Amino acid sequence: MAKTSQAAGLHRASLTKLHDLDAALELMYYGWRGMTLEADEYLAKQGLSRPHHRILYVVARRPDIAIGSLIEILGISKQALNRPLNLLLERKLLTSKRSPEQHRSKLLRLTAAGQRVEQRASDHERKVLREAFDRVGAPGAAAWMGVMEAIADAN
Amino acid sequence: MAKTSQAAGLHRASLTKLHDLDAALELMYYGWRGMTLEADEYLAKQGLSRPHHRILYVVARRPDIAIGSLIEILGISKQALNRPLNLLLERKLLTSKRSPEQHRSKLLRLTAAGQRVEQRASDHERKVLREAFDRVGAPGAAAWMGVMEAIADAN
DNA sequence: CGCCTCATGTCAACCATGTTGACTTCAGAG
DNA sequence: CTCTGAAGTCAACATGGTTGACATGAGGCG
Repeated sequence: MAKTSQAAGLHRASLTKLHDLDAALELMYYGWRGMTLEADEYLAKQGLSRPHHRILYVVARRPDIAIGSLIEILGISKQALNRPLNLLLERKLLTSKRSPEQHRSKLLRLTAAGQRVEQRASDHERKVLREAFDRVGAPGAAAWMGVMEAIADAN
Repeated sequence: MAKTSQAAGLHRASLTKLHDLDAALELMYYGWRGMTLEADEYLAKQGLSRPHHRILYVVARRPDIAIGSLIEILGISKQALNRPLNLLLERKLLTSKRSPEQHRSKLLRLTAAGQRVEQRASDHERKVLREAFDRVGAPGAAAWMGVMEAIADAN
C-alpha cells in the first residue's frame, strides 16, 4: 500500500494559514471538489465525464440550441466540442435536426435517456448543495449566494 | 470576428432554471472561474499554470516538506508531480536538499523568487474573495464559510 | 444558374495534465 | 553486502484542450 489513495476523499489538508483568507481560498477548492465528486463518479460509470455533463446540462436548459450557441456558452472551440458531442449523439442521449425554417443550423435536444443522465448527474451536485443549505438554513444559503455572485462577477 | 471570444469573461450564461438549486450549482462553477481567472492569467505570463501554483502554495505553507508528503497532499502521482516540480526547481522558485538527519527524503522550500510568485498568484485569488466579503460584511462571509465547509466535507 | 456566405463537420498537429507500469539510484539499516 | 524506502526516470497511454486548414450543405442573391 505505497499509495495512500483515499483517492476521492483527499482530506482537506491542514496547511499553515499564511493569510486570513487562505482558509476561504482552500474552501473554494475543496468545495468545488466536494460538489462534483459524486457526480463525476456517476458519470464515469456511464463512460462520460465533466465535458459531457456540461453539454447535457446546457442543452437541457436550452432545448433546440444551435451548435454555435453551445460553443459560445461552453467557451470551447468547435473542435473541442466535436468529440464529446458526437459521443452523446451516438449514444442517443442527444438528437440533432435541422430547424424547419432556419436550415443552416442544427438544433440539439435531449432524448429521454439524455434527460435521465443529465438529471442524475446534476442531482448528485444539487444533493450536496441542498444538504449544505439545510445545515445553515435559508439566511445562510442566501448569504452564500450573495458572496458567490460577487466572486463570479469579479471579472 | 467569428469567435465571440470575450474569452476570459465567459459571461454567466442565463440558462433556464429547471431546479431551484440550479442557480447555486452554476454559481459554484462561475465562482471557481471568477476566483482563479486573474491568477491563471498572471501565472501564464510567468510560463506557469495551476499545478505549479498548487505546488508553490503547499510548499509555502509547509516549508521543508518531503516530496512524498507533497504527493499525498496534492493527490497526484509522483510522475505527474515530476515535471512541474522540476520546472520550479530549474527556475529556482524552489530548492530541495537532503535533511540533516533524515537523509532519505528531500526537503522542499521556496526561494525568495518562489515566495514572490506564490504570493502574487494567491493574492489575485484572495483579492477576489476579499472584495466579495467586503460587499456582504462579516456575517455574510461567515455564513459563506459555513456553507462551503459543509459542501467540502460532503464526502 | 453560378457564386457568396454562414454554420457545421472533419483532419492533422500539437500541448498540458494526468494515469500505470517498470526500472534505477541513492542512502541509511542490518 | 544486502535489504529497504524515498526519490527519479522512462515509456506508453488517455483526455481535453488548442490552431490551422479545408470540406460540405443550405440559403441569399445577381
